[in-house]
Amino acid sequence: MDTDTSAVGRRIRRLREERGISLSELARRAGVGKATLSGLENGTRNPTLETLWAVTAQLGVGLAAVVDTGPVVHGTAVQGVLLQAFEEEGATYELYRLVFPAGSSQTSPAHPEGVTEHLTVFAGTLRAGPADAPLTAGPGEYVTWRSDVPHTYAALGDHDVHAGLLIRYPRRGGRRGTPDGPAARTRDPGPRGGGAPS
Amino acid sequence: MDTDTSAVGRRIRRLREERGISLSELARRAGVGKATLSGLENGTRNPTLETLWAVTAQLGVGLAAVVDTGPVVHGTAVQGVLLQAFEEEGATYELYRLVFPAGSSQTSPAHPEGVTEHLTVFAGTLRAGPADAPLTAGPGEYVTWRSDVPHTYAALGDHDVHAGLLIRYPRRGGRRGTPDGPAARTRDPGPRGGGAPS
DNA sequence: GACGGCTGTTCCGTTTACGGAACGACCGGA
DNA sequence: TCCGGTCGTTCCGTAAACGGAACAGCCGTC
Repeated sequence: MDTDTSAVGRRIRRLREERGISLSELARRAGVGKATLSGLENGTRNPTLETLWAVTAQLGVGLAAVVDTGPVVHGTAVQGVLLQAFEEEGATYELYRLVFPAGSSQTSPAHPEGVTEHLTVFAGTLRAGPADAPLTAGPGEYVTWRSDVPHTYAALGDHDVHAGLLIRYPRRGGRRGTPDGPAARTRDPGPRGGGAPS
Repeated sequence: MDTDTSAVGRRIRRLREERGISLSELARRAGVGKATLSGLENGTRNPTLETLWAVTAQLGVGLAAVVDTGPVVHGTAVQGVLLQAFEEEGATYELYRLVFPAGSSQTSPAHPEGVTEHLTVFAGTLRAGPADAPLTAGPGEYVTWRSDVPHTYAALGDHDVHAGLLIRYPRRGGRRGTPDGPAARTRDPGPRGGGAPS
């Protein structure tokens, strides 16, 4: 992935030109100096979060659209990218996209009380869930489990498994909702995901 | 959405604490000053792109994971945010987070052949799917339908509905996978979602 | 050809984000 | 109790990102 700021500048310049507005005009609308925007687009500055926010907002895109989503290696088998983290009614959610190499498997330790995982398989066949009671899911299927116990992931077929994983972290001390349910289930999952892949 | 830098700081602090590493340690690994990281996490500074990059890289997440995604208003009722778009084996996926105000409803026109939608409800109760055969989903439940026909969304309960929506656009001319199935189904969804919310 | 208006870049003084060091607080171990 | 080791915050001089203004270049118009 791209670590330098010039990639961000190029994307911003592209977005601006696609919209047919001039550098001066965008700087005026965003309330930043032309010098700032010029330097930003040319990669000769190291912009501030506020500057980036002002500019991207005027371009009608989120900040996430111009920065790189870093590939992140989780655990021993999984490759994961954290797409988004957001907060919601007393809980924090993290949304990952995961790729399990064909034939790989991995076990993750228990997570804090109340954390749940919520996994959707896009491609391949995955066996995942509590280490003592994993479930199998094929393309489009869905598995949920409470991850306050050790849990495993295993790519069953002969090709890579692609999946989306939503992890739900209840706010500390909160413990609202999520009445105790089965350790794992498919096809009628609660809204909670939990337990990080690594 | 959140325009201020303190939200970014909170997410970074959370990610750091989840990984069980101290502020000092993360600052050391990321090669930034402790003062910088402290101010960043507490929202008292306006961090630089380089600083953010150094920190998030050490946390194993992309920058996009900690910044706010741009507000994207979809349709008449829904508020949607495009979290991520990615390509995969001959199809393009778009992942949205949606909020339907309580009691709202909306109908969207048909999308191109082969487009499917894949929706997970986080909170509230939503009735969604093809206009002539919508299905109901509560928290944690899951609905999929082919969206090459007009389709509707309606927030049934008395509170807002939060949902994640994955839309799958087959590559033009591709049409691989997705043998014809029912127009809509729950709890045994195919990997395809389809049809944009707006 | 001089003009006003526009483009994007460069100069420059002010503001501020930066890292290093110092700080108080906390926690085992001797 | 007094360390040595952490923890996170605050202080402070330096480096640099900031906005405003000045700049060169390029068009149409008069």
